[in-house]
Amino acid sequence: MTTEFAEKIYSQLKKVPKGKVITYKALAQSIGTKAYQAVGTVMKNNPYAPEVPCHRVVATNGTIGGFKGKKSGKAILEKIGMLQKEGVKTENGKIKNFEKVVYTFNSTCCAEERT
DNA sequence: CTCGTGACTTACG
DNA sequence: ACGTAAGCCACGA
Repeated sequence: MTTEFAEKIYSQLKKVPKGKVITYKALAQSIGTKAYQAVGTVMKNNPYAPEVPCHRVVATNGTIGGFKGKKSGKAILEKIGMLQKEGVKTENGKIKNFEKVVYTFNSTCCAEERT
């Protein structure tokens, strides 16, 4: 079971196409909340693991955020690896071409996904 | 219900 | 640029 709040996040996050990322800020705002931190909190639950690629979510400044080898869990590190596989390259725990891979619900949708 | 923590962000020093 | 402080909301005990 999940909370409505979480479901909103998951719903939006699932909209993010492959090879792209989204910031907690944009994600939080998209669901109509200012609790950026709460976003990350529900991410931990992530009951929709493959459907909700939490690793695809990054900090507002383009950094990976807490995914790094801090203490959150090495499992997250694995996600980062696969994130790069999808096309989102990273450098020193930060997104490369962040502006190119960043995704927003207000901008063009799946620009690269559509042929 | 109250307290504590958090995968966050913004601002000030 | 880095560190500390305050604000925000949700979840766990």
